[in-house]
Amino acid sequence: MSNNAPTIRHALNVKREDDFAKWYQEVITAADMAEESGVRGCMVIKPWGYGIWERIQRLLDDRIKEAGVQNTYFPLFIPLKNFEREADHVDGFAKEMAVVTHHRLIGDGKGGLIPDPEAKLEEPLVVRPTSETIIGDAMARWVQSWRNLPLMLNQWANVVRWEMRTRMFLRTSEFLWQEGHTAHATREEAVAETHRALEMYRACAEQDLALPVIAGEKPENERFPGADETWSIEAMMQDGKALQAGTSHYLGTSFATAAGIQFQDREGVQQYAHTTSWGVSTRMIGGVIMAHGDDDGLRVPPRIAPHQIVILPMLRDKPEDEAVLAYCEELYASLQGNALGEKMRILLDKTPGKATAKRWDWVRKGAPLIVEVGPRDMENGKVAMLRRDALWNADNGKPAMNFVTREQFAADAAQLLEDIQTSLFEEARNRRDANITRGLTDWHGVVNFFRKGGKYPGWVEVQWAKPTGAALEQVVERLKDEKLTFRNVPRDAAEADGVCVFTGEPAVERILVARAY
RNA sequence: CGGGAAGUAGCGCAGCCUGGUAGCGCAUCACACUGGGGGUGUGGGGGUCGCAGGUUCGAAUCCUGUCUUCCCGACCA
Repeated sequence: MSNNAPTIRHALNVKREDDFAKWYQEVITAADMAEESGVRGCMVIKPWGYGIWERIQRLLDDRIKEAGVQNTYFPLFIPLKNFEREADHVDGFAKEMAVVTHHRLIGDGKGGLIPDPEAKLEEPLVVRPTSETIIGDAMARWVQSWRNLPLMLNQWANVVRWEMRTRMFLRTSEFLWQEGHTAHATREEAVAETHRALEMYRACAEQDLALPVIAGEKPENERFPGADETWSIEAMMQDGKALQAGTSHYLGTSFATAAGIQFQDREGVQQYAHTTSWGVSTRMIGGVIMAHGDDDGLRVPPRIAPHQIVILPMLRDKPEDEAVLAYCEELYASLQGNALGEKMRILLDKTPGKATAKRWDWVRKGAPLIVEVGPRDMENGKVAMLRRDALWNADNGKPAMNFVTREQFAADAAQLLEDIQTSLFEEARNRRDANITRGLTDWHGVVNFFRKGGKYPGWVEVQWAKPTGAALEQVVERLKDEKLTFRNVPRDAAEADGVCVFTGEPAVERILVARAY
């Protein structure tokens, strides 16, 4: 009768539009992904959060190996002097490194423990913030001839950066990541590898995480300490802010010079290698939350969901339970095919508890397909199925249950998962595309756009003259006053054809400006 | 690291000003009633009040220090 939308009782207590930061925290708690550890800036990653990370790891690791990169493991501790060799690198990391200075504790006489002054290390050890320097050392030993190149290594590791302000998954003192390090004979090969890694990240983000990204080069002021070129993939969150979701650096010969990575070329001439490094971290999970989450919790893209289909038998502690369970077991057995190129991951959740309560737990966790089976479903040969990406029936404000036969569900399941993967990606891509503004031609227009752009203004793509040095710093300061940052120069942006919004000079390229995490 | 706020049961909070031995909601457990969708009732369990020191006959409460978290900055591959 009326046009009033029915009231939906959402599974979270906080809505995105009311308090995005609080909502983000709530999703992590409600989806049981991670919790604070009591150690400053460090989190405990719980099974559901870690399961998502394991999926990302596996899919990305396959891509890394496909490119001929080999996995290794280097030490957590790096001698302090390694950092002193590359000046820019020192400047970049010195302020945020954890340092080990002692190797033994003794009692303080009051029941406590203190570092034993007698056990002070001759040379302090740094807990790695990244491993360029120690891997560079190894490369210097391993590379002698042009025949040893390219040398392409990767490691899955934890690193520590003593950040002033932390947020779970987005910026933690300790985080998990993958760092690729390669050495090449020529600049061309190293730059090509930098771009290969960047495109690998784009594919991983878009195909696996359903996270649309813009791949491009960072301006000089945003470069990795010591790098000649830094490239990134940037994702848009639902509040319009940008999240750098992966980086790839062309390091030139500066790290090779610092570490002594030299080889004899075909003519017998000693040359420095050209190196690259590239990484993505558990931060990507923060991106998945802020790109795909909704007011009912997380929505995990099927490709990275630890469980893609969760079967919830409606058990009542009665004799009929056995038959319902058997019916679910048969359903489980009939779902052993492939989806998205892999065996489907199904959980038959037999844990005690009411199916409805468990349903909301799985909604908050974001399992892509939730299937409920009760005695009447069994009698009718059916199942009740919920798509997490289309949870609500807008007409009655209730969960949008689909009742289909068990056989039909088994036949459709793989396609449904692929549809969900696609729909999450398209929803995020459409939102991103709708929130990138182009055509602002002067600084005043940019400032106004962000000041008056409402709650979530999104990004702007502007043309600029690419100033360097002090001139760039001035521009960066102007951005900073508006809480804005440069994101990157998109690889596939149009050619510049106007004037620089900062200086009015002829523009040379287009660059993204946004608020960022 | 600067400014602000906070830490009391798994989660969310009250109590603190005015010191007297700990409470509410949700969750949890047991039982009963329910039974096509976040059910109801009754009863129970769970807290050295972040930690350390101090004042006091007595501290969740007052004082000092410290750790942690959140918000706003600064910082930040």
